[in-house]
Amino acid sequence: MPHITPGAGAKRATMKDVAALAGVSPKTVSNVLTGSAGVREPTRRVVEEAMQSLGYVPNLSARGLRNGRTGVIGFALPDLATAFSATLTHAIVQVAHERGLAVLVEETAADPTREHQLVARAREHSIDGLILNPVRLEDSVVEYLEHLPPVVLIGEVEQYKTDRVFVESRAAARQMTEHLIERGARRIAVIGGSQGVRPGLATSGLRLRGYLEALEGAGIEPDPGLQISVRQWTIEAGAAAVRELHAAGEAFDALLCFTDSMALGALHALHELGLQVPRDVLVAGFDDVEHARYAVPGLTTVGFDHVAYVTAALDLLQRRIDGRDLAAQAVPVPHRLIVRDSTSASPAGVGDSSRN
Amino acid sequence: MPHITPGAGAKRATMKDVAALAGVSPKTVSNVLTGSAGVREPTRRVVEEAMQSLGYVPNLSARGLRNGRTGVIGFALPDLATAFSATLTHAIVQVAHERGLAVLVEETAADPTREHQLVARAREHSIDGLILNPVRLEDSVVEYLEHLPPVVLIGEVEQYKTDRVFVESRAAARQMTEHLIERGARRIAVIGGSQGVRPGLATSGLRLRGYLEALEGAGIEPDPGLQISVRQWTIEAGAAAVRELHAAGEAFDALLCFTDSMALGALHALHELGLQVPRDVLVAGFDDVEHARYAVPGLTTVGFDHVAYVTAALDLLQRRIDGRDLAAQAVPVPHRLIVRDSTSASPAGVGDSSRN
DNA sequence: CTGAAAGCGCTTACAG
DNA sequence: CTGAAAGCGCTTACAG
Repeated sequence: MPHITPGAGAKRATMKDVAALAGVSPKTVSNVLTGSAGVREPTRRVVEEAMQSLGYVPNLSARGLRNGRTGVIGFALPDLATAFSATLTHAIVQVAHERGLAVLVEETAADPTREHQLVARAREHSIDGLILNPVRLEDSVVEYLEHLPPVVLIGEVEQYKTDRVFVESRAAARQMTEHLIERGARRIAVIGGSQGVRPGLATSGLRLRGYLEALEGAGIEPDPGLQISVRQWTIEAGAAAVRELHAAGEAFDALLCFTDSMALGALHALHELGLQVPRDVLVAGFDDVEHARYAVPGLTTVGFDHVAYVTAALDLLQRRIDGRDLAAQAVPVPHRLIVRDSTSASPAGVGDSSRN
Repeated sequence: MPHITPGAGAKRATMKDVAALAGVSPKTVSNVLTGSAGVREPTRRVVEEAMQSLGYVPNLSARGLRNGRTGVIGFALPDLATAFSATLTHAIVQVAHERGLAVLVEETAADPTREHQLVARAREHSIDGLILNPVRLEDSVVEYLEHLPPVVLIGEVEQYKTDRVFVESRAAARQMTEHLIERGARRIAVIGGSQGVRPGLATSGLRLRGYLEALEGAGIEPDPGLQISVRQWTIEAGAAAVRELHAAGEAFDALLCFTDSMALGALHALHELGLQVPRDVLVAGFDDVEHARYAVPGLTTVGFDHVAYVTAALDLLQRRIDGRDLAAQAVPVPHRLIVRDSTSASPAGVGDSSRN
């Protein structure tokens, strides 16, 4: 049974109290705690016993005020409700915890000004640094980075002033599209490009480029009617995109979805329409969230090591916190195609096949 | 373009700087910020302009040190990777943000001592309070609650010393089981009870009781072979439970899963086994995560308002932070059956039907 | 409605 | 290796 701190009524013990009980100065207690200076073994023991018996817990606000570090980092994602967000949050909390850091989560998609606010006000919550997955590139905080607290970006941001961790989205999309073509698909719809995004700038642009490159390599003419824009990368948007495609009477035999969430929504909508995967349509996603493996049918996707991903981000952030003048670094995390049942056959296709 | 705080090199402006520029005392700046005392309109304007031009951002560590509040709450769940966790985290961050609070997330399942640590050390991270979904009831922190920082529990904990928010799990499980029976199911397997849990104590015990009550009400003899224990409430565990049931040769025509995640895993495993839902087997879950609606087929589940749930928890926590001597309150959040395709037909059942 | 003083609990120089 | 002093940036009494 672990020791529990004194209750609400009891006044909380301070370093001074510990020092008094141990018969040393507060500085020595501090030394025992931080290990910043050597403390002789007997002294250390006495101090530790005093801390035990008083239930002493250091006050992070005081420490933070004094030395400017709180041991808390911010983690900001567009939408915390997605499976991918859950996967990443789970991973970062684990890794941060091993390093004695706590994680403050934030969500940016709900409010267009939220990214700015977060970075601008990061220090308000006494955050040592921020790991951010930016969504609004054009007017993103990244443009002001020289003025900002330590920030590491995660995702495919073509911008070189900031530390960042990314997956080779363009290559991955190209490889996945090639896989679909190899399986016999010819009319591959792509779900997730967002209107107004300059190709190549953000993740969706890069993935779109990879898709187009693969089509070109196979001599397939791209069809704008097969490029479905969405507002958010949600399950719902994936389902809606399939219904839209179907309502428009577009012929298609495969779906390349820019996230697993959208792919899961697509699987549901296809099922509702009475279409079978992979018999009629192949479906592929991105991210390899746990739900992908357990989709019906299992979802082919682009996978990467989520723990490695957040570990790289945290490494960069800690490096940046310690030394602000280092050159920005961009760390790629390896990806691989994970082929499951959703692309395990040649598709018959749906819609007007004379257009194939 | 929002104002951005001065960079790392530039020294951060303090209240004192603002006061100097505005020609007032620091106290007046503080008053403008907190609204604790009336400030005349012209004075306020001058101060606000000074804050603007200096890019002033209050230092929460200092504020926290001074008045004991940081505006940060802890949110601790067993497993952040689940869909339900994502749903709740999304909701609490939204609601907390509206109230000017930030959320520090924690995960407890990885380490049996983590719940204790969290509560015991809550103040270390300068958290004003903690919202906790406890998993280890017997030796849970709740037993020491008189000594603890403000804590609100979420989930079905039969314990009356702490504020808590809950769903009527027993009634919900009974209603869902009745629904399955009404649809024609007779051999209903239940997935999610954990070994060694005293019935009625924790969520799984309550749900098991509700299930048994419904069987009894319908005159169906419970079969221990249909009660599958799992270690964690994950997708994987749901899939494994179905495979286990199948390998054991148990006849069953419905699955009552204690979470949607497990139900999603079950749907996948049934599909792998070539079984159709709802034609062969009915499947029901709990929680109504977004994935449930978009499952293949859409998953019947127990739904409740997730925002209302976390709002109630936050209300209780804020009340508790403000006044520690109040009597503990237990707030039920209404639930309802959400019937989707996974229970939309009478099941044929699988396995040795002579046992039905 | 506003100001000058004190102190929240730590840690960083500075001495010994 | 340890101590006494000062101060991080706020806000709470206490005066005016």
